[in-house]
Amino acid sequence: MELELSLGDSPAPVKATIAPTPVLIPTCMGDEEDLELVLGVRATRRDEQDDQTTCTQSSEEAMEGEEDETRPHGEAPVESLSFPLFVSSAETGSANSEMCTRGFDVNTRPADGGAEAGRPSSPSSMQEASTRQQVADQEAADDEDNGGGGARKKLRLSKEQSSFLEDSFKEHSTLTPKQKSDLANRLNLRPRQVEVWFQNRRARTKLKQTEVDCEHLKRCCERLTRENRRLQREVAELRGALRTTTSSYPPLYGLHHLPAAAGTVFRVCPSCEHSKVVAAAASESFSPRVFAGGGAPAAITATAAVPSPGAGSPPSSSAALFGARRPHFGPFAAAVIPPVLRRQPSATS
DNA sequence: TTCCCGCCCCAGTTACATCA
DNA sequence: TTGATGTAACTGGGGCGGGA
Repeated sequence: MELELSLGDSPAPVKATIAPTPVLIPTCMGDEEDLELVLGVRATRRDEQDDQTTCTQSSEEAMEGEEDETRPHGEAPVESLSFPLFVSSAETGSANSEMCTRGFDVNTRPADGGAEAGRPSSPSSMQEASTRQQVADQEAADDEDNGGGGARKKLRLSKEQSSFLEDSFKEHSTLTPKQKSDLANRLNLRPRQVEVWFQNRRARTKLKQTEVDCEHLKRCCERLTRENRRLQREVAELRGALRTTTSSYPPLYGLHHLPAAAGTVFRVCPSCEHSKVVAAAASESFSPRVFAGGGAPAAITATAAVPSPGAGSPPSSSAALFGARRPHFGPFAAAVIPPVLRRQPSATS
């Protein structure tokens, strides 16, 4: 299964297959916080249509839906729902009763069926066109009955309708025409209502995911800020320690600006004067021979001999330091950091 | 290949119902 | 009564597929 998370601003619809079951995105916040979110946005719509009905079938279903309009509202109870089969008859037994108690006849598919119910994807006959015209006329008449002033009614879906739509959304975040018509028939809603519900549901899911992502980024930012402050404190401490030790040790070129970790070895390239920090064995300890002068390896001598950066001028050249012969000790020379400069293992890390 | 049409989705918005 | 909130419904723009 594939899922491509989009936070919007996607220039083009992102195709992605969707898990048949709710996808749980463990958004780790770092603080033992596991957020659970059902995702289903941008599931492949057209890919799912490979097994859907043809346009002719859709038309037939539309016609069938129009036939359904003639039946009383109670003849398509929620009990007859079979998709997505999450709602048992017992659970939905109160659907109609709640409809009655809430008095939301407005939620049931109107007798005209609405224009959406009869909107075939490919009109194929004059009879169908005629039917659609009748539907449109009836809807227009109903609009006038509703006040005609353009005041749209706010329909509230019943608990059972919403839960069934939710279950369907978990199965498929997008609808094929067949699924839409099936849901509309079984929930006694207009296909347009089902379509709008899924659109709004996808928008809500996306909004929630955006909020979760924003919170995650905020926590990451706070964590990085704390880490940055801690590292800056360490740098300040190391610089202070370095200043206190420069009186007893010759200055190490390039070390004043570098925090040293435990067991760290600075390798200084004598030619380009670039320093490089490499990890050294933890057991490696400060060796007095580094600054002891006689007997010290040439590389260490050269490193210790370079002036401090505060002097404003890097070592003039190896030739100046060693005469005409440039000492050969490889591309980099190693200087072991004295123990006093070594950074203590951080308690936080 | 191009154009047109129908369909669908999305982002944004509006308007209504509900609740504190 | 009123403001906040949730959400159904609408609008406009754009992408995609199919047919002429």
